[in-house]
Amino acid sequence: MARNVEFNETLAIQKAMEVFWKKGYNATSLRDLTDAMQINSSSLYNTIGDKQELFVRCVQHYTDIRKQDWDKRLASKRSPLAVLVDYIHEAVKIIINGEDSCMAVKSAFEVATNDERVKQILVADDQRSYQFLYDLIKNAMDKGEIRDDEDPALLADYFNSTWTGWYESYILHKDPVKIKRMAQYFIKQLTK
Amino acid sequence: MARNVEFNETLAIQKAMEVFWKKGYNATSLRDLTDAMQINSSSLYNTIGDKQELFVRCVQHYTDIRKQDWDKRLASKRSPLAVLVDYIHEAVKIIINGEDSCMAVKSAFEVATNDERVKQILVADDQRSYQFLYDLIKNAMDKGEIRDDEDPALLADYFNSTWTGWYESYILHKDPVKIKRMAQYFIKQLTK
DNA sequence: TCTATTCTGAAACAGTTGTTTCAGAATATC
DNA sequence: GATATTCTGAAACAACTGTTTCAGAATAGA
Repeated sequence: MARNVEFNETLAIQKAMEVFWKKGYNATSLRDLTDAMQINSSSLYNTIGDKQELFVRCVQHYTDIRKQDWDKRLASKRSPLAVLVDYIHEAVKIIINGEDSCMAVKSAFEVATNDERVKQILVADDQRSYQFLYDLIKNAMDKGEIRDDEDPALLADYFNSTWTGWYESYILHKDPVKIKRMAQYFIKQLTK
Repeated sequence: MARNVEFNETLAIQKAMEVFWKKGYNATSLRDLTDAMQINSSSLYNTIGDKQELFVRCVQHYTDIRKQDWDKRLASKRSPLAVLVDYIHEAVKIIINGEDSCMAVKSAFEVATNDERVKQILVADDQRSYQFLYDLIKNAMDKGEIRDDEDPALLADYFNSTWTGWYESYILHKDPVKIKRMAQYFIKQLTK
């Protein structure tokens, strides 16, 4: 009966996400967004909604990508400890080489306190991150790869919150060695 | 020869700091600030400067207060380990009972990447925090209060970045038990 | 091809932003 | 008390904010 939407919504969300990621929610203007997305604001409001709604979609998109990564790693046939150590090393790489910090962390501090929907998305993301760590730690314990004299739930919780501080440290000091040494200590705690 | 400034600058900075702390830099408007400070914007621009300058002064003020606390604790005559454990417990209390997260952490993620002066203030603050932890850990090791098979500099670095994640966790889950359990594990790592 | 429906672009919206202006009130020094 | 200087309050500033409007372009189904 009528015309179809002209732009690729997924691609537009991706572009918007990159801007929000870099600048944060409040420092990003609607013009910044429509420029990056290459669409008119009328199209944006017609299809996705207002700035808040767009941000929610972007955070959701960001956490969806993370989930895919965790699922892929959990499906690996390598030993739990190997997967865990590999994951830590890749996390360090991302912190050191990434242009911007983790969008989930930034959004937790800037937006989650004011926007319940964003908060819920981040809570779900954090729980998946926890579960990923818990599964690996628990399996590694059961296989005797790491010591099992500590509650795996506690370790997963503790480690899960550890990354955040590494991001802050790297923003302030831009010192890759610092991050690498902390990661090494992290691994050592598990294995020894 | 002429009139003096009418308002109490320290008090005004304190009030501005509270607003920035709660809302963040970008979400705070000049009106929000002048309302809280109870001064006219002309007075603000005459004495302190623009929004950025005011924010710099507020972050400086925030970190000054922290420095005072560390100095006081370091001057204590109690054992290093007792001071450290006490500090951790108070940090947990602040996370759990505080209305807002740490302003230094929030500002690191929101502002430090764009404002070199803010970044430098936070770097200095972080180094003092590190030094505080290092001194206590080193002294505790020398006194045989804690094991000394680990590099105190590494431990100080690691623990220094740990708090940040606790703030994020509390924003998302509002779970005091989670934070307390992590703090307990933290202390256990040192002492056992 | 016609047409009913939907999408798009450009412009406009009112409200807010950070900042400046300036007349007049206030006062430290003489 | 006079006066030269400085501070304050209210208003105004242009630029920008997020959002809406609407005429016309586009097209899926008849």
